[in-house]
Amino acid sequence: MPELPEVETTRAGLAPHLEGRRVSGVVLRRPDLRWPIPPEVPALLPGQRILAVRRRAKYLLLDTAAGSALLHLGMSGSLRVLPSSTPVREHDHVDLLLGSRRVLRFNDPRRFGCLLWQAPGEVHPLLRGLGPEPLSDAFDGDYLFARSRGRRAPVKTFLMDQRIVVGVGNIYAAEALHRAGISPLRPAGRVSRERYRALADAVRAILAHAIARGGTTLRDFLAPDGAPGYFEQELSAYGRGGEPCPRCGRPLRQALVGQRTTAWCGHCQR
DNA sequence: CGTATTCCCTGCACGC
DNA sequence: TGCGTGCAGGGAATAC
Repeated sequence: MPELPEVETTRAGLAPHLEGRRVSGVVLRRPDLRWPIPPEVPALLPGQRILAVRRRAKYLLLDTAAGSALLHLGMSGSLRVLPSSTPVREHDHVDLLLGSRRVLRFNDPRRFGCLLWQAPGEVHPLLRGLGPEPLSDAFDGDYLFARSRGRRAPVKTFLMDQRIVVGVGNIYAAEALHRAGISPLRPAGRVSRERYRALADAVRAILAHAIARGGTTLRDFLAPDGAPGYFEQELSAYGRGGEPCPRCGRPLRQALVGQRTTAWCGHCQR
């Protein structure tokens, strides 16, 4: 499932194939993704040169002079640059044709993803109000401390709120809290500045590490499939309820926090 | 405004 | 073997 590191990996993998290339056509096989694909995509994109491939939060932007294609992979989406002759498979919803030899193909079984349009000089409503990038200078413990004052929601819910910081989903929230020794249940407003510094450092370290590992799958980006393998092996808390805590050996607890399954160590995380 | 809940969708792991 | 059930996930929409 694409988390921020996978989206960043996708961006880095696509950029050399797309930047400078002209979109020669658009094929819509299933326009009803999470939202309908707006008419601007087939109307304005053909003939445009892709100037840059950018990422904001978990969104990808393909910039052209006429506007930007805005893509989200949802939780099951994938983007691949393939030879034009590649047979269409189930859930291949959209193709951006890149001349006669290559195609950018969007596959998304669950259709939680989207393909939208952002006019030049505008910021799409979905991108307004987003918090800072977790790997930028704007994100640190002092920032989290300031934003959390007076909040009673669990710190895990707070950390997963994209208005606070983008790109931290259920997996990385659980991992970062375990690493920082903070209980996911603790009200966000009752975490000290010092501990928020540890949490911000943990978020940053885990995401940077995952991106570095995702980078290893860049090479076979054109291959039929390259599922990133860093996931299961290196996780300390996520999905490990009942298993021993990697730090103290006591069994990890598991419960719903903000409607999300959450595992944590009742001893190491306070 | 902050918080809690529901829903979207499909594939897969279950248990019977 | 085949069926039904429940869960997973990001995040918008809705309801307080």
